[in-house]
Amino acid sequence: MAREIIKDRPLDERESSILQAVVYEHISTGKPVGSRSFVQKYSLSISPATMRNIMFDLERMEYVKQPHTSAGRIPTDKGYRFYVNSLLDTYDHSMKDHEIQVREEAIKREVQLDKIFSLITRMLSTESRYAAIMLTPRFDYTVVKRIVLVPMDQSEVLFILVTRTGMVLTRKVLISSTVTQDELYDYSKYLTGELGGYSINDIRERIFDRLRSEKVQGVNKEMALDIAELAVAEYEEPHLHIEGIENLLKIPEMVEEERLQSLLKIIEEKNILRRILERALENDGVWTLIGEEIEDERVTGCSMVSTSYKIGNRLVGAIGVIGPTRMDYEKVVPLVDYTGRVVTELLTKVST
Amino acid sequence: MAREIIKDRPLDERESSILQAVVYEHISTGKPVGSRSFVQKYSLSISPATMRNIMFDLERMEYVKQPHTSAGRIPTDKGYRFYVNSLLDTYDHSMKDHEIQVREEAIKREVQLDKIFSLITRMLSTESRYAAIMLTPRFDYTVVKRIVLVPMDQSEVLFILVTRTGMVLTRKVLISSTVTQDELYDYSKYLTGELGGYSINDIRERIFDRLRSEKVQGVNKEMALDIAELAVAEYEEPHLHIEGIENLLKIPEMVEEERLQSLLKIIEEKNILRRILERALENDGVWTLIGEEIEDERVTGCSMVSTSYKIGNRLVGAIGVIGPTRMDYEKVVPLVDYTGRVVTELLTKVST
DNA sequence: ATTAGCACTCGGATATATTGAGTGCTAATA
DNA sequence: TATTAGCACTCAATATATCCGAGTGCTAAT
Repeated sequence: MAREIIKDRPLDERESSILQAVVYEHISTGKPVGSRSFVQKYSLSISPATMRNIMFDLERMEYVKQPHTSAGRIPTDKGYRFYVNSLLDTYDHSMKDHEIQVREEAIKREVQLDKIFSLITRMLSTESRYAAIMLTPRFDYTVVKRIVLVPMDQSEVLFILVTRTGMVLTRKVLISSTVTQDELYDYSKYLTGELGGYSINDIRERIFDRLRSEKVQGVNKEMALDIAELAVAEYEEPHLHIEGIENLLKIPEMVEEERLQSLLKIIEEKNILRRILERALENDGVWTLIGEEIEDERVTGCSMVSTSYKIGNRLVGAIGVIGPTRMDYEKVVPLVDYTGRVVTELLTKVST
Repeated sequence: MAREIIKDRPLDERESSILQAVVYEHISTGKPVGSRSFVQKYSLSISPATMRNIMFDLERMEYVKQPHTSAGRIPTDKGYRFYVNSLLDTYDHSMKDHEIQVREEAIKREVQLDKIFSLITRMLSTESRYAAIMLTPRFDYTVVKRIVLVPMDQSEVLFILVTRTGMVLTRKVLISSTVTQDELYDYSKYLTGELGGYSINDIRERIFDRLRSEKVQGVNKEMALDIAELAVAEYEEPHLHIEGIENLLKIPEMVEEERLQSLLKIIEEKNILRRILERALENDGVWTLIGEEIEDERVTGCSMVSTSYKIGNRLVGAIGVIGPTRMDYEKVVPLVDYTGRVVTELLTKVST
């Protein structure tokens, strides 16, 4: 006996605030919200019967539903969506550093990008109490500040790239003929001079050709260019970090049989998350996906809050939180927003 | 009505092989082993009754127990211990590379130690189908091959240390007065000349004092030494990697309420594992801890198989697998052993 | 020493009551 | 017309009873 669905109409003031309260209540308790206990708990001035009438209307508009006939209401995806949207409407985008204490010292001291990303992802998971995910950037648009070549042994050279933001990328390059330390030092100067200030993408696509056709005195620029070209050839693939799965294990509803399968799928097939996060890359600002809005049949009962981050003003990566549909959006949305800004800042600000 | 416990005595041939078979059977199926179905399944030449008599004896010696009165037997920790010991007795310590296919190419190409450790831990978890843990070494006994200083900006220098095994450690050092690139290059040569061939520990404890008292012409060795001393001051703390928790979620008995708590504790309080792995550092070779042998009341129903690894012939770190007491020791023990050897080799072998 | 036979045990599955927080509907009320 | 009190009804969750079968220990025969 399916309930009759009525056409959508704008919610009036009272309906709207009750819907928000119901969603909030369900997020807090995890249990269906019933009319009597609800009006009692919040000492509302309406009777349970009125409450039921409103609930009934909300149900016909598919904002809430009953898990079974004689139970209270739980929000549908549409209900959560309404709730989140009203959050976003009123949400103050200015950072609230004092509230969200991110320990940034550790990050500031670190120079290895991978470690920084691990650290940030871990922080985000700790802070949110859900699982955090991060899609690391491809470094095509990072601007080079300095390049250094260091001998490893006869056939290997260590290629070190310092970015303008003070990050370091290292890579081992095989060489065919031996070179001395001093020669490498000269190469380093040459490469820094010619490539400094350009992005890796520029270098890969345009600079090499030009340089090869130029004449330079005194330096075996061929070899230097060979090494550099090899090193930047196919830079670090974007990589997906996941942290804080253990947090999800603490949420009762995630541990229930079917959900656990969903969870396992998420963890094991990182590509699912990767694909979703890549879509986050298309938009600036916080992006929420609630329940079925994650259009992947393998993932059920989950929501995602994510945002993209930039190098300069180019979107290069995304970071977010994944958790149960019943997620504390009120906390998570600003947190993700803030974290994205921090990452952008880290990757963008030029070290003096 | 507790069963009477009889004094320990050596098991005879038949008892021994039956006990091993029972443990093996339980590891495979996860269910209590009953007399009738057992003799049937393996077409044994003894009757269920005889089987029962033997089981009865084994139970009185506490090798097996009944989860409840009218059930088959499951191994006790002591039973598992017996099983694992006989495995270890007969186990051939020569590596079986062809069986255990570890994809080492990725590792060979990597130069960043942290990434290598992540990779190895991930491999071990994938291969074992349980969770893998690794305690990274403190690099006190790593031998330095080369030191390079690279300018970052006015107040920062990048300190790069290449080890004799071809690994790279990087660290940012704050400096008070500016230096030119060429000066840093001279420092690099000086430091490489003086510190190359020594271990970080040697450098920290002995070399600096000597060098400071020496006279050197032409180089502002004070500043070079200051930078180096800061950089090696307190090198990377040992860090605990965990990978493959998702594998444990696939094991039914680990997901049951109480065990899940245990699992959460393990993941969250990394110090538990750290402490245990540090004990593994005391011994050479594979070390197994079965059930209660892990003397931590927060961890129940788990076993650990671990081994230490070396730099040269000094034990510096440990790596292992954690899983349910009912673990496939036959597979895991050689795998962990092998992995430990690979790591030792990686950290020890001198790059040409 | 081994085995067949037998009475007994008890966890797990299945069926059956009990409870209580929830509902929708109707009629009375402000 | 919107709200509320009252009431019969629903159904998940819990508790209780019953049955089944794979397991046991023990005893007597081989």
